[in-house]
Formats: sequence, C-alpha cells, structure tokens
Amino acid sequence: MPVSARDVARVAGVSVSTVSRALTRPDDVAPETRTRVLDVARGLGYLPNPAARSLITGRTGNIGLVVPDLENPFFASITKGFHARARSFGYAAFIADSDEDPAAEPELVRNLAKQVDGLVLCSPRGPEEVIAGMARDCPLVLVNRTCGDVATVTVDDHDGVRQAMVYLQALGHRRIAFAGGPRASWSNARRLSAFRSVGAQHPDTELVELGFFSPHVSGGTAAADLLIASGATAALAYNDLVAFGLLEGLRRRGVVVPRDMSLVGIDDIPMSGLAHPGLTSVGTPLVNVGRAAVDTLVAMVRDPTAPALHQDDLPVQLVVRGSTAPRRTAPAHAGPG
Amino acid sequence: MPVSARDVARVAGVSVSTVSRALTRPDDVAPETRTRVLDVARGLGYLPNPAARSLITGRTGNIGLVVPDLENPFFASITKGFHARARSFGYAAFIADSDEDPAAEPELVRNLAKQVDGLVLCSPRGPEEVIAGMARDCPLVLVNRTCGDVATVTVDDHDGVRQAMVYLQALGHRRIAFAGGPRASWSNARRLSAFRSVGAQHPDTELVELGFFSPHVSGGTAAADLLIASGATAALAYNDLVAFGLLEGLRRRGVVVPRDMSLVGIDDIPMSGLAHPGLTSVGTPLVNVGRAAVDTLVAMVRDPTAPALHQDDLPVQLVVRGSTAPRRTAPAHAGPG
DNA sequence: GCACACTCTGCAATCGCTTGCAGCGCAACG
DNA sequence: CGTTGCGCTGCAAGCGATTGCAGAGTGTGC
Repeated sequence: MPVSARDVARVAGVSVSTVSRALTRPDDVAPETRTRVLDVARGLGYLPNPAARSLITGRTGNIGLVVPDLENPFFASITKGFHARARSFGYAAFIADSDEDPAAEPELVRNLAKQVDGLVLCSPRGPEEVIAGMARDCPLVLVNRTCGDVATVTVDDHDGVRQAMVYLQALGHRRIAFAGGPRASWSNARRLSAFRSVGAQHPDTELVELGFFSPHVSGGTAAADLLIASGATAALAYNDLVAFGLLEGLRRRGVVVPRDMSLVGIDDIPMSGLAHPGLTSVGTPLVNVGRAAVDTLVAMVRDPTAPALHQDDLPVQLVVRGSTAPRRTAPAHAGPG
Repeated sequence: MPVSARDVARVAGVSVSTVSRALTRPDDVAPETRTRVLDVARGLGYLPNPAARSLITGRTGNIGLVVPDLENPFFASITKGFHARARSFGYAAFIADSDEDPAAEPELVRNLAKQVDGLVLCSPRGPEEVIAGMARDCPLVLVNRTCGDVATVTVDDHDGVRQAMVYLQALGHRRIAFAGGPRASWSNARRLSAFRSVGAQHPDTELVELGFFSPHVSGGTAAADLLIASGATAALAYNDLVAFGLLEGLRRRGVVVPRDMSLVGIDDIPMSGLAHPGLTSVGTPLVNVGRAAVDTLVAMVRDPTAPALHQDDLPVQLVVRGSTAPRRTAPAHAGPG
C-alpha cells in the first residue's frame, strides 16, 4: 500500500538512486529526468520514509520541546512559537510535559534524544549535573535557565523587575512585597535577586519577601494573607498566575485592587489582559522565546562545531493595566484620601 | 559515540540477534544470557535506534496530535491529557498546530503520517472529503468532529447546552441568547442545534441567535453589543473565551454581570474559575478527552481490523459560578427588585 | 579521428535493527 | 547407543533510503 522509492523508480523507468537524487539533490540529475521523476512521485503520492532516511543520514528532521506544564499558558505560548518556527524550518515537533517533576526531565530527554536532531528544554528544575548530562545526550537549548556553556535563551528578568519596581515607586509605593516562585526555580532566583538589587538602590523603599510559593494560582492565594499582614501597599508576583492567586486571595479578604493594593505580575500571559482588573505585568515575548529557541537549535544542528549560542536577556516591557494605582495616602479602611 | 547493538553484542560475547531478542522478547533467550546482555546494555547506556527498528517493524512508537491552536486553553488541556496518556503507553508525542487554518490540516497530517502509528485530529475545520482522505493516510481519531466511520471522541454537547438552559430557565430567564462560534465549526453546529431543540421544548422561552463569531475573546467582545440590543437577560456562549469577551464587552457598556445579564460559557477551561465574576460554564472533561483519544488510537493500532471506536458524548457537567443569577424583575437601571 | 573531460545514471554497500531459518548441544526416549 | 525433540543462539536477509564509485554517453579540443 505505501509507495516506496522503488515504485517511483519502476514507473519512471530509472533507478532508485536517481529517484533519491531527484528529491534530495535536484541539480545532480538531468532536468528532464528530474521532472519526470518528480511528476511520477507526485502522481503516486510518494513520500520518502523518514526512518530509512534518518537511518543513513543520521538526521531525523524532528526537534522536541520539554516543558514543565503544557496547561500553563506561559509554556503553551512558548510551545506555540516553538512549533510555528519548527514548521517553518521543515521540522516536525515532539512535545513532552514533565509535570513539574525534575526527575522526569532526563527520562523524557533520553526517550526523545534518538529521534530528534535537538531538544529545547524549558525551565528545567533539575540540578546542573543532570542538565549537563542531558546536553551530552543530544543537542540542547535551555530556556529560562543557564548551565555551563549549554546554549540558552533567556529573558531580561532583571530589567523586568526593575521596570516594575520603578513604576510602583513612581506611583508612590514605598513598601513593596515580592511573592516568590519555587525555591528551586532559576527564574525565581533571578527575579528575587533583581528585586533585592533594585531595592538596594532605593533606600527610601522597604522590601518585603513573602517567601517561596508554587508557581500557580494556588501559590498566590496562599501568599495573599502574608501580603496583607506585610503592610506593603504593592506587590510583585513571581508570575501572572501567582498574581491571579493574590488577586483572588485579597478579594476574599475585602482588600480592593488597586485601591488598597497594587499588583504586578510577570510574563503577561494572554489571560492577563482579560482579568478584572486587568493585570499589570512584565510582558515577556513568549512566542518569540519559542522562536528564538528553535533558531538557536537549528543553528547548532547546522554547524555543530560552532560555539554554543546564547540569546540572553531578550527584552521585556511592562504592560500597565488596572491592577496598579497610586498609593492611597489615607488608611485602607477609610474612604479615598 | 552512539552505542549500537553491535557494541553490546561484542561486549556481552553474543550476536546482535541475541541482543535484539534479549530486549524485545526476553523469554526467547536463556536467563543468564539475558541478564548478561541487559546488564551490558545498561552499562553501556544502550538505547535501540528507533529509526532502524521502525524501518523493519513498521511501527514507530510515536503518536501525534493536531490542534487548531496550542495557545487556546481548551486545546492546551487536551494536549496535556494526550501527552500524559501517550507517555503511559510508552509512546512519544508529536504535536502540530494548524493555526485555525483548515488547509494546514492535511499538510500537517501528511508530514506526520509516516512517523507515527496514528494521529489524533482535534476539532478539524476542513471538509469531510479531506478528513476522509487523511484517515487513509494513517490511523486517525477525531475529536469534536465526526466523519463517516472514522473513530471519534466527542463530548455531549447537547446535554451540556440543555443543562445550561434548564439552569437559566430555573433562574427565571425567558429570553436567552446564543453567541455562536465559527460558521464551519462542527461543535458550533451541534451546540446551536441543541440550543434550538431545547428551546423548542420550552415555548415560554424566547431564543435569540446572535450570529457566528470567532471562537476567541475578540468574538465575544464583538457580540456584546448585539447581546445588549437583543433584550435577552441571559446568554450562552459558544465557549468560555467568547463568554470572556462578552463579559468584557458588557462591562464596557456598564452592564453588570450577573445583575443585569447572566452568562454561561462552555468548556470550563482552567481560567474560568479565576475570572471575576467566576464564569458559570459547562464543564468538559478536557484532559479526559485527550486521554480517551489516545486510548482509542492505541486500540486501533493494536487491532487494526477492529471496527472504529466511537467514544461519543462524554458526559459534561454544568459548573455554577458567579456569572449567573436570578433574573431581575425590575429594569436594569433601577435598584434591585 | 582520438583522447580527455564532463555529465548523468546505476550498482552496490551501508545505516542499525528484527526475524525466519538452520544448526548446535543436550536430555529423554526407545 | 541412535534418534528425536526442544531450547537456545547465530547467520543472513531484509526494511527503504543515501551515496561513493564506476561506467556509459556525449561533446570538445587537438
């Protein structure tokens, strides 16, 4: 039933080699032979068997993406960009979801390693040694994480946090809280350190670190009461989901955003514009991150000898919406000052 | 660098055949030989080359999923379920995003067909003939769509719409609008027909069809003014995203949900619980849909002769949140009745 | 007219694995 | 002790493509 190069060869009256060449190196074959072969191939609906091809060439024409959670809009957007770019390069895309389990990462990578030309590993949670090990299994690009000289794509977390804090300060906030993400998260470490370093440059502003929370809505709801108790008038969340959780938790306690509390998220996932109030957030070019990762990977595959690329600190841009407002001068339980 | 069966054979002092058998049919090999081979294989970090294996067995160990939009939380959840189930069966997962372009569907399927044992095609928009054609390319399972005797997984749209409308009627609403999805959408056709048929059973309730809209938030915002003009006191949206758009559009016009208008979505995507007010929605078991699709596909692959499976009308359950309320007896601009 | 160069095509080896078949050794049986 | 049967292993033939090499055919230059 499936049509092979032999069939095309027979019908076109040439050898299999010629069929192969007509498809892969058209210039090596006489024009009229080429068109005849290609016509027959098209007519028969011939598609080369990728397994056979990959067996001999060593290349698969596939690349893969490993993320912690496909349902998380942050990774969903990256995945979208990844697939679109992969397709434009002619690559098919494998996907894997580690379910936030660091132990699953190396297993997924190993399973995929042999059938891809390279992998993108997104926000891996595992230790450095493990990541270095995976990089040995197959060409690897890290997103939101660095590890030795493994290729990377990262966003400018520091500048993002800076933009958010400068903006909150401009609104008059002088006590700003940070609701962190997972303790083991590389992004969280970066954001937290940016939070501290920006704060250190503004002695008139007090910082409050609320702690480490799950990177989901539940993390934010858990942090909400701590935020209220902290006395801060504004908060920066590890990401938008945590910010949503804060929003929800605050609402339950009757704390009105942005009147009583300003809230800033990070990532600007698509739903952030839909919430009410709209969430002010540090806009990350999510789809571009996916694209950039593919570009980096393709560059590696095409020239394996080149030094690892590092597309570091992709620019971010604060998107101001309804969750931030000037600090109220009167206490929260009174009317507007 | 990569270790092949030959390497394992040499080290273990056996032939390649024995290595192969030790891995694929352990019972055919003497216990001590088997353990020796397996130990050596593990020690060398041997993993069989999937291309070589697939070349001869005809099976790839991969399955694929084609969706219209990975960023849409609806499909993201299905994708998550798909991947989890695939992995539990030992399959690796290809993913493809048609970007809502019906013409892309057959192309993506064709590109993937040779390297998967089967594909799941989610909410395809293309015409029947094209879908039937794809089903010829490789084992296919349709989600949210039927086509001849191609295997399918569908949810009980009719009952979902019925639950929503019965609930709205119980709240006193007697003029109910439907903001439809894309004209070519099979799901929309089903939901619309359910809307009509349920309405027909309740002569005291007037139905208003607002028209066809894009299945995104933008579709809902576009429909909002039509909804206001319709005189309806409650609306059912094609899906949650459209409902969000309605919510936003109504808010802009000062129409308060649920006080002035009750809103019900369909799908109950994860973010629906986070919105404010929380969106009442027909809960679809999204992750289960992904799982069910994989189960169906695996059954097909294991027994290609069996008749196509149809997991039709997976049960749905209305989830009531804050976007629905009893109909106000006084006009909207007055205080509560 | 001959040699040489060049273009195009086919032969055959090869990628790494699976699998039918044959062969070997051993135990049981007659 | 010879035969049979069985359990285990190796041989070798593929799977469907790619590709180095050789050879056929044509054209060019001398």
